[in-house]
Amino acid sequence: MTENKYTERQRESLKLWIELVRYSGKLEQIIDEKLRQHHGQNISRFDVLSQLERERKTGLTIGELAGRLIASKGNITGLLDRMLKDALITKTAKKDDKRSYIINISDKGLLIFKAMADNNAKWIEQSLQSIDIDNMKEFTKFLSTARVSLD
Amino acid sequence: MTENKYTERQRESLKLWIELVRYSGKLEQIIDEKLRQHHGQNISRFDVLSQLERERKTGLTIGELAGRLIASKGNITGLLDRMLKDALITKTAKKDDKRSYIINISDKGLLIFKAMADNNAKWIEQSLQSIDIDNMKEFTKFLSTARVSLD
DNA sequence: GCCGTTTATCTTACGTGTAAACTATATTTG
DNA sequence: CAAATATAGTTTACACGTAAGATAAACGGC
Repeated sequence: MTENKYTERQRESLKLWIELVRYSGKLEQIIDEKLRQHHGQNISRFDVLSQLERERKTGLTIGELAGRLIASKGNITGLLDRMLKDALITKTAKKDDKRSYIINISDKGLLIFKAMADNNAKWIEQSLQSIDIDNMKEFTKFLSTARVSLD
Repeated sequence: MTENKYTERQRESLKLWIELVRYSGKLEQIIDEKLRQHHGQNISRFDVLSQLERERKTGLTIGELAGRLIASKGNITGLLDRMLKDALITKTAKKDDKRSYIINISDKGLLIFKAMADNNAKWIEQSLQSIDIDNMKEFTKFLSTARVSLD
């Protein structure tokens, strides 16, 4: 009764893929909903703020930011506009290159980001509470090496 | 030099989460792009077709479909409209409930779906080629149990 | 310095996601 | 049975994703 259409390796690959998509999708949904409810922000904004916080002394140009987020440039314009309207970031013309802008996290953004990050750590921990810590380490390592070989 | 702000468990949870998001995001992007290039379809449509193919004898109502895709009802209307325009599916009024519609996969949709599924199996296999098959089985099991405890 | 090319960002058009309000039909309940 | 409520699907408004083309500034070769 074994399906013969695909090889065993293909079947196992598909199974892993499906579980991976389902699990990470569900996890993302949980975190996104929590961020919305508690902070009125979503994962994209959290991602932007976390990159900006890391470089809060110098800021980042829009292009640099786009590169780190693996998002397209066209999209980021609108996202930053909305975040600017909410005063989470600042946008200043770059002196030595008139095409460019420097994006910085604002004081308000920093405050919100820190609260989000702390809560996020708790929520993630809760969501992964069923997993043994050694399994976690093993799986993390596994994923990071697997990801490198995707390129 | 160890960061004291978060517990070890929190730090490991965050690491795993980040790797999970990055890896599955990248994988999804790869598959989505391949589906677009080779079949002019994307993952959402592939997902819809795969659910409809499974029930190709009876079809599914829009609500049932929405439930399986974990997508909101509002969104599915437009998606199905576009797929209907491309003749991948059919939509017929349900006899015993005038509010409902039955969605079926069309012959054309079935053909395209099968080609997509075959290619998808190959692409996934390729993407996961660096992973040992025993590790694959182990992680599949790990993910499916972890997912259950998310609810 | 001028001209063609590259770069940084924006704009536009569109597909897809959510939430909330709306319409039409079914069902439940007094 | 009539009124209240629930359900199926659509519509609307908006956030966010991509791709392609436009614009302005910077760069590089001559």
